[in-house]
Amino acid sequence: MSELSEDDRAAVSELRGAVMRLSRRLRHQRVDESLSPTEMAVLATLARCGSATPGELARKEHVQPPSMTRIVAMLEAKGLVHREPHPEDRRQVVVSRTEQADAMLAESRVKRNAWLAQLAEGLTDEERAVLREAAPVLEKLAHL
Amino acid sequence: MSELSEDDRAAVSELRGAVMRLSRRLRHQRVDESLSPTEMAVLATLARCGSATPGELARKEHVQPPSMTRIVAMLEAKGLVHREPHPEDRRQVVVSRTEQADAMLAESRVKRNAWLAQLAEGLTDEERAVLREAAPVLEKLAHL
DNA sequence: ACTAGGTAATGAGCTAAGCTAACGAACGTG
DNA sequence: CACGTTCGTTAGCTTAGCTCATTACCTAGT
Repeated sequence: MSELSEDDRAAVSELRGAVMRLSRRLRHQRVDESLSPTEMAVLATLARCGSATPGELARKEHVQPPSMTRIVAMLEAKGLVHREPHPEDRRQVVVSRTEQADAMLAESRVKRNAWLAQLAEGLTDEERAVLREAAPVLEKLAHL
Repeated sequence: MSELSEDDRAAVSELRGAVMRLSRRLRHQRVDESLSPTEMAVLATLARCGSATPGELARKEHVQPPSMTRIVAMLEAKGLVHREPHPEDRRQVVVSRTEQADAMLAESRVKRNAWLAQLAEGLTDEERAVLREAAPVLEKLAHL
């Protein structure tokens, strides 16, 4: 809420570059071969929220509604998600995950941990502590 | 170095989601309309290093060489970069930025600061401090 | 009750930005 | 001096988002 320091500007500039590069690597080194990072993110959101409409998901993932329609269609085709009409508003659709999705999320968590263990070997304990603190802040930033 | 704690796993999982969403927003809310984030990043790298070959740039940006060829071609077409034969190895090409690129970088820094000021209003001083610390770590992570 | 306007999801078509495979020119080494 | 290697590039493909247009449905005003 106060003025940005010169350090802040430099840091966020660095942040910008790092986030772009890191996202490219994450996109490439995906944990589960058959699922795009965004599809994965949608499943994670559904794991947090239980169920949601495509519009809500689009807003949460910062994607346009038509894109979310495609993503949900993909997930449904893969049997990971399940669409049913909204009880009160028949325009809307309620998306929720299947048991297969839960199994997939659990399995993928195992794989991801293996990959993370390997990646985190290059960081010191202090650096990991920094990231642990930074994660929620980045989350907040992404939703601002 | 040491074993990953449960907190670490949760944090990096959160990190993954945040980085993906944030990168999407960065890609969209670009500071300079006519330049993609990656082109911007290449110019920034050239600002740090002075000049480099396409191969070096590709490695630094974690992009395949053909992609870098396209990016450099774009930048050259826009008059922001300038290719000349390597003095000793005639296979290689040396890429360096033009005065126009320097002007553009300066101008874009102003715009970016305005955008950042607005974005950072939603964060507390503590959160900004966390990000300031986290930026170099993410940079390191991106290059691991 | 009916119509006007707004909102949700979707369909169609486009674009951006990466990738791989294949190639030609230039280098260095047995 | 010929052979494999490295560098940049070309060609063509894929993915994952976007916009614009459409359809179905809800809601408020008359």
